[in-house]
Amino acid sequence: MDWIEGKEKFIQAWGSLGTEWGINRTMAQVHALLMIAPNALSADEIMGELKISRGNANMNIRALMDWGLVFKELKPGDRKEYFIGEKDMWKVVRQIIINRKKKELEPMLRILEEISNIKEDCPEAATLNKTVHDIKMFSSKADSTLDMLIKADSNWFVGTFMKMIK
Amino acid sequence: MDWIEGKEKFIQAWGSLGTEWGINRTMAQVHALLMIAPNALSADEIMGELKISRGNANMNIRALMDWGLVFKELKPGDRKEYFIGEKDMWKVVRQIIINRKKKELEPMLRILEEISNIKEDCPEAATLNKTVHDIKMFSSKADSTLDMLIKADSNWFVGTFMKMIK
DNA sequence: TGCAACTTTCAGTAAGTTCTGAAAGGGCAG
DNA sequence: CTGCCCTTTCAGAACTTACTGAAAGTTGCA
Repeated sequence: MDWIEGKEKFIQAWGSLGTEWGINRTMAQVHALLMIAPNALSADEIMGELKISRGNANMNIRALMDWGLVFKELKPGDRKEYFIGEKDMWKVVRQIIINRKKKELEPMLRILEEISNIKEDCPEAATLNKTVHDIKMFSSKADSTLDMLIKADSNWFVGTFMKMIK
Repeated sequence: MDWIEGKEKFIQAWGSLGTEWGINRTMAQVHALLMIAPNALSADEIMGELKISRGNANMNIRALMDWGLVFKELKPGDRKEYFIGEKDMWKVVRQIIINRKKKELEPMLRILEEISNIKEDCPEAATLNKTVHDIKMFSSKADSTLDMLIKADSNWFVGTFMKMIK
């Protein structure tokens, strides 16, 4: 396999993985392209590689910058903006965790908190209370586990986590 | 807050969480409803509660049974099928992990394997190789961590995992 | 075996999401 | 200040996904 074919497969794969995770296909593909590009690319280059419109490229690049996965790079004497992807996989994973946590776990915890003061005394209320309580337990554990991962550095992860598993 | 309002909020919340995770809204809502129902419900009851069509109810109930999160319950002398949700939150989490892992992580590992034998010698191939290698490392770690979680039981999780964190 | 009670399927429709392209915005060199 | 080059926005189009409801399928009782 030559690298062009590899690149295309990789972009495809990362795109479908994104879809499964509720991230839009194009955003994931732009991310894939920038991760494996040795140099910063311009909006036009990205549009060309992925065959997408200017508007689409722009929106997704900005979303990736919001996520902290892509950065602007300005070249002196060139008014174009270039974009470079975060290359450190640990940082990529961390940013993704941070963003998803904020978007999903935290709203969930807020709602569970609201629901958790039902004082009625019937089987329905009891089951609801128990379920809410259990989910709260799990999600706050997940929350702190993720906080820990976010703070940890890559070596810690590779070391401690692995030791625990085997 | 009375339990009817709580129930509705819970179903809503679980529904939107599902959406964020690439699970369709209705499937998540049926699941929510069955988790907090003290007794098994019939298809008609589910249709009524969630105001969805017979076909939609049927499809999503079966999807949940495939995921191992909902079970049929037959009542003697009644030809209707009743459905009961898994109530043990640890089992729910485990089933979700198993299903998502199968659907996402494993296909990804397969594709990475394919891409990882590019022998060219240029900066592009080098960056691609490094990225693929790093993702492979992360995802195989994630894979074994999840396997461990799947095998572990709830107490183990609560004990060991928590000790590790604090 | 016939029939009623229930479940499943699926074509067409609706809803939701993402993309395009043209127009507007912004800023810098001349 | 003007014109150019690039970026951003956004309304509508295209695409994708989910839902409905009616018809077909299944089951088991009389």
